[in-house]
This record gives sequence, C-alpha cells and structure tokens, in this order.
Amino acid sequence: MSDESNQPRSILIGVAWPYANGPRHIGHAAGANVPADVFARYQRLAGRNVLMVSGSDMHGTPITFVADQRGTTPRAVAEENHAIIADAFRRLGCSFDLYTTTLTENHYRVTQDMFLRLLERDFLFEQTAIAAFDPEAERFLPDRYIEGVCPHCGYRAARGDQCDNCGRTLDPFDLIEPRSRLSGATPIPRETTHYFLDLPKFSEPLTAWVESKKSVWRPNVGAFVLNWLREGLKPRAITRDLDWGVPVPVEGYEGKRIYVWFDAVIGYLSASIEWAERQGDPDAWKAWWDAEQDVDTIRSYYFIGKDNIPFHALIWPAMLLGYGGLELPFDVPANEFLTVGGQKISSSRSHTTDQLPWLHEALDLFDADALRYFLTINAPENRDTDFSWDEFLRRNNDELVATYGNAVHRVLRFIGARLDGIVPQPGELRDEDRDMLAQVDASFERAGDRLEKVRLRDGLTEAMALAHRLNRYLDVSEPWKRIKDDPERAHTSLWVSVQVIAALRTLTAPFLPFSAAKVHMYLGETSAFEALEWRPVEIPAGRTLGETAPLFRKLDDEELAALLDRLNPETMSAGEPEK
RNA sequence: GCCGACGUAGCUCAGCGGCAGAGCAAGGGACUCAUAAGCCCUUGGCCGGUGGUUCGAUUCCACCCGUCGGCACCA
Repeated sequence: MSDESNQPRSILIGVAWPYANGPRHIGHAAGANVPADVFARYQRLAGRNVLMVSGSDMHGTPITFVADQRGTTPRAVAEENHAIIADAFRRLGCSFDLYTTTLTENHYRVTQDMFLRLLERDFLFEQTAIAAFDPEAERFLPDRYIEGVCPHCGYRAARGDQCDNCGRTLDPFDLIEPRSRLSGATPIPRETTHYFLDLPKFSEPLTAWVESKKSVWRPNVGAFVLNWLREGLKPRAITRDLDWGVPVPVEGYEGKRIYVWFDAVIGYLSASIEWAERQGDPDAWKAWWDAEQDVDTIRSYYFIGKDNIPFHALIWPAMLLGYGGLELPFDVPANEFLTVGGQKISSSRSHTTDQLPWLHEALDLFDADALRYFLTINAPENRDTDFSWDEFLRRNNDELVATYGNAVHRVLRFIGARLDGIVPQPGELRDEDRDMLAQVDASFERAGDRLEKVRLRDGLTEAMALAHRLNRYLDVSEPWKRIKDDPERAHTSLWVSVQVIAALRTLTAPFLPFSAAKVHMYLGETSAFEALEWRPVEIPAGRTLGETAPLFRKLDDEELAALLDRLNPETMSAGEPEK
C-alpha cells in the first residue's frame, strides 16, 4: 500500500444516464451500473469519500414520439420509465448517493448556466442549416426518422442517417422517395438556426489531456478518442427544434430546446449540486468538482458503455474546460457491449426472440447477486462478451453456489451442528493454517489492487480464488474427522475457516452486497455492515454465530425454462405455430 | 468506402517480447462436513492466415481473411 496521504480522498462516480424512452435491459447494467456500484462500494470500504450520482435522461425527440404513439405526454412517458428504471437499479443494489432526473429545476438552472457561460466565453456559435421538416406532423425530424430507398444499394427501408443494408452513412436528402416515419409525409427541406458547440477550439487542450491519460485509460477508450481527435473535431449542434427539453436561455429560441446529449452530461454536475442541497450543505459538491483544489485529492470516474465514449471523453471534458474551474474526468472506464448470440442487444427490439429480459424483469426472476456475479465475472471490460442462459446457469451453479456459497455454508453449518454455533478456541497454528491466513492478507492486497485499477472481473476472480482455497484447506484439514480424534486440530481449522469467511464477506461486499450482508449476520457481527473496512477483521473465539442458511439459490434447466416462460408466455407457449 | 477493436483449448474468457493459462465440458482418483456441493490428477491449443522486425513473436509491424462496432442529427 502506498502512502495514505497520497491517496485521493474524493471519488466522484458518474454512471451513464439511461434514456427514459423505455426500460433498460441487462446490458446497460453490465456496462455501467454494476461496475460503477462495485467500484463505489470498494472505494467506500477503502475509506474514500465517495459521491455516486446518476439519473434518468428525460428529454429528447424519441420520448416525444413514444408519447405521440401512446397519445400521452412526454413527461408521462419519461416519468413512467424513470420509475421502472430507478426501481430496477435500487433492486440491483446500486448504492447511488443520488439518482435523479433531468427534469428538475436545479438541472435546468445548471444546464442554462453552463450554456450561458460557454456562450459568453465564445465557445458557442449560431449557424443556419437545412433540416428535414415533416409538414404533416409540423415537426423537424431527426435523420433516423426518415425512411427511403438507399441511393447506393437500393435497399427500401434505409434511414436518413444510415442504410442498414449496405452500412453507408447517408444524408436524409440523399434518399430516394423519402418519407417521414411519423406521418408518412414527404419531408421538405427547411432552414433552421441552432447553437453549435465549437469543439475545434478545444482540439489542442483535449489532445494534450487525452495523451496524459493514456496510461490510465483502457486502451480501447484512448484509441477511440485519439482517432476522433486525429480526424479533427467538428462543431456540434446543441439545440433542437423541439418543445421537450431544457429551454434555450436566449431570445428568439422559444420554440427550441437544448439537446439531450448536451444537458444529459451536465447531469453529473447538477446531480452533485442537488445532492449537496439535499444534505443541507449547498457547497458540499465542490469537494468533487473544484479543480482549484490540490491536484490529487479528487478523482472522477465515469462508467459508461462504449457508445458513450465521445460524450464523456471529449465533449463533456470540452464543456468543462470551456466552463473553467471544474474537475475533468480522471478515468472513463467504458465497457464494450454485452451481446446475445454474438449480436448487439438492440434497445429498440424487445426480448421476444432473443430471450433477453429487461433489467426489472430479470430482477423479478433472479437474485440481484446472481446477476451481479455473472455481469461482473463475464463483464465486457476489454471486448464484447456474450450472454447466454446456459452460461448464466452454469456460473451461478458451479461457481457462485458451489465454490463460494458452499464454502461458507459447510463451515457455518458444521459449527452450528457440532459446536452449538460457537466459534471454537484455536490451538497452536500449523504451517497449513498460517498459509491459509496469509492467503487472506494476500487476497485483500491483490483484489484491492485490481479494484483500484478498475479491473473488476479480476478483483472478483481474486475473491473467488480465496473461496476455492478455503475449500481445499478444509479438505486437507478434515475437521469432520479431527473432531473425533483430535478436537483441538478441528477447532483450530474451524477457527481459521471462520476468519477466511469473514474476509470473503468483505472481499465480496463490493460485488455481492446482499449475500455479503447475510454472511455478516451469519457471523454474528453486531457492527453495521456499512461500517466495514477493506481489511481482515478477526472473529473472536467464543463468538456465537447467527442463524445460517444457504447463501444462494441453485437453478436447474427446468426451473430456468419455467421462469423464462413466465417472462415471455406468448413466444414460448407450446404448440404455437411459427410466425 | 474510411477508421477502430477483436479472432487464444469443444464452450466462455484471461494473458500481450522469454517453455501457451483459468473455469466449464471430457476421462480418472481419494473423500463425505456441505445446496450429490467440495478436493486432487489427466486429456485437450500451428494463440485466424501470410510475410516482416528480433537472439527470441501468441505478444510489435504490414498485408489478407473473418466477426463486430464507429463514421459526428440515436443517445
């Protein structure tokens, strides 16, 4: 461990803001929420001052379209989905200090303040361009809401931004026979004026900054960002012809709104401010944001999917640079995608064919820790990883239940049955006992090192390795035999085993908080689970253990099939003819 | 088309200049405290292909093939 005084004290953890046009699927949790929460919980255990914020992104065109389809208001759509998403995150165990929305007065104020400051400092400019207007719906249309025939390949359902068939990037007016996906009308070109963020002005400072981050960031993130910088940054429109969003605080822009990607990233700042106000200490947010502070006392981490890299590693830093005085990201540990059958999970497509549940549905069926385990041990940290029910079932049964859950259970049950649940007095320690205990210290060190570097799946692997070592230690020590012919040996190995379980409780706490809290109880701990620290703690001999039960549920194929059937009765029902 | 990432054991994934790794699957063994769980051993790989750099390449470079992603108005 390095000198404590050099350790950053304030850790800001920003978690990607889910878009409230629908529920989120488990891929979102895999890419952002689970890793962020694991990291946050570890940092708290390590004694850091953690602020973890996020919220639902409530504005934007897609939400207004959903509202139109359902004959309701954008606000109603966004609030309904926000409720589902927020509840799912809560059940997943996400320990946000604040999970809010972009619909708050505070967020509007902070967003407009950012806008005006950038405008005042000449980082925004106005530009008039031709955009596609739907004369029937009386709306400007985003490119992807226009359909037509691809001029390159003749594909009939090409979108205005891209052809799904040949993959080429398109301009909506390239399309042959363009039509609005809203009304079917032929879109007409119409002039409209918008504000643009002058990204090219930030090219130099951003390049220098990104170069300085290369050793910390994951290679895929650095490579992606440098590629953008090499190709040259382009100005980016930050307002839209829309009535659902943060108003543009400039005269003549009454019919326009600030665009979602611009205001959503500001959410990290506005949520921090909202948190501080709720604490009754309105300036408290500055501990995580004031760049004037001693350089190494603040670190901000942004947990996102790879699709969000430009916003968090370029645009948001540019905005922060333009605003001035605010802390830039320390790391942007972007994850690749969770795929199903090797295919990207489409957020627009439902789970009817691929059997992938929404997050809230998955939590109806499975324990949060089982999901967190799978999503961490198979996390897409370096490349896309594949989700399948077979793998989920196997890892749950053969790893989580069999290795870790069983290690805990066999020891605690044995002490309960043979020793009245009282932690025995150890005799003299032998080499094998000392080795086992040395493994505990090594595990804290190694897992801590991995977690510090945001290598979360490696961190979890270290914790699981200790569970495996405990199983081996037990097989060698055989307390179930020694209890008959050498009780002191049995007592010693059981005492050692309890110490290892206490360590496993802490080591797994960031990853599997629900089961860790159970182990905490089983161990008869009276201190608060939340007060744990990232280090071994001795469970004294003579302690009476709490009631014990198996930590995890084993799944079998039939049960899994039945659960999925419940999820998706219409596509799973037997005898239903194909298509 | 341009840019990028990836391609490692049957499967899911690590490793990334110095004798190819883990888990699962497959085969064998000793045990029985435990959710028939756990432990030990074995089998299994031209590290996508071809060239190059190097004393040495799975690792670095180039090209090719394959998969996926991005290409700035989806967030």
